[in-house]
Amino acid sequence: MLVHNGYMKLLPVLEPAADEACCAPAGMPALGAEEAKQKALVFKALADPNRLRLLSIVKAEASGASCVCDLTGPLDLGQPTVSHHLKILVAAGLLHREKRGTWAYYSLVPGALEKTAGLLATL
Amino acid sequence: MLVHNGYMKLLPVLEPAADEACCAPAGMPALGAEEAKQKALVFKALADPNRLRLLSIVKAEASGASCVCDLTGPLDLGQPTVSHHLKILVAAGLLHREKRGTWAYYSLVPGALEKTAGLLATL
DNA sequence: CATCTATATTGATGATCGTCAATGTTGGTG
DNA sequence: CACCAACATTGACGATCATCAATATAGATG
Repeated sequence: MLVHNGYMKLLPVLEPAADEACCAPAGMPALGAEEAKQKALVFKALADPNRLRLLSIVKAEASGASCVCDLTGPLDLGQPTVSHHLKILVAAGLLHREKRGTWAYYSLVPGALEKTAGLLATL
Repeated sequence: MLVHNGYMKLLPVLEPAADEACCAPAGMPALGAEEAKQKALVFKALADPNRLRLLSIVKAEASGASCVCDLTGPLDLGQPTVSHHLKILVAAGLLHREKRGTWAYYSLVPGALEKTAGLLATL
């Protein structure tokens, strides 16, 4: 195995010779495959404009909870589509669902956004 | 009994019928469509396990920069696929690309991860 | 009971995505 | 010049996704 890190960061194109310079040993990937898959799930839930807007509306709601009909109007989407997005956000652990009578109320899971932000720090 | 919106923020106004129930706001979307689309682009770049691992490896590199061949090994992916992922991360403003000789070095854009974490706080 | 209302589920469809094999491009070297 | 190595781009293919129309469920009401 040949190593090249930790040394060449300052010198530009010197590297006079001989051995190939690049490509470290390919040791551990620093972030496990399974761990990465898990974290990607949360970001996947955030990777849609309409879901971000849903989160935003729920977060802005003073009462802390919004029913589906509160969310169907502002977005230009049908009700089944909104329900679908909400399900994804709940599965990602970002929203909490509570059924009260005929209505379903969605609220932010406390600390979920902060925890998600933390995922970036501990990459 | 439907207790619904609590006491509905003391909405004044005309409201023709006795129809109470849900769905009050329907006004501002709290997060603009265009803004949401922009933010979603960044999260979309993070919504793949292999891209997260790429970021992790680049971040862990002591020199601060990794060439493509450093990244092709640890992940179980072909070189064109890695190049493709790197391009997406660069387009999202997360990675910076610098060509030195034959090699291409990728490094974290300073503050990019923190800024992304901030997107969640200002939803 | 029958009915209305709020929400969830299903099925289908067009779009986007992740991946690879093949090829193109660029820079270094003999 | 010819050749090779590192990386990028293209094109194709299967998988996943976002969306809607239609339908189903479940609670409230008459």
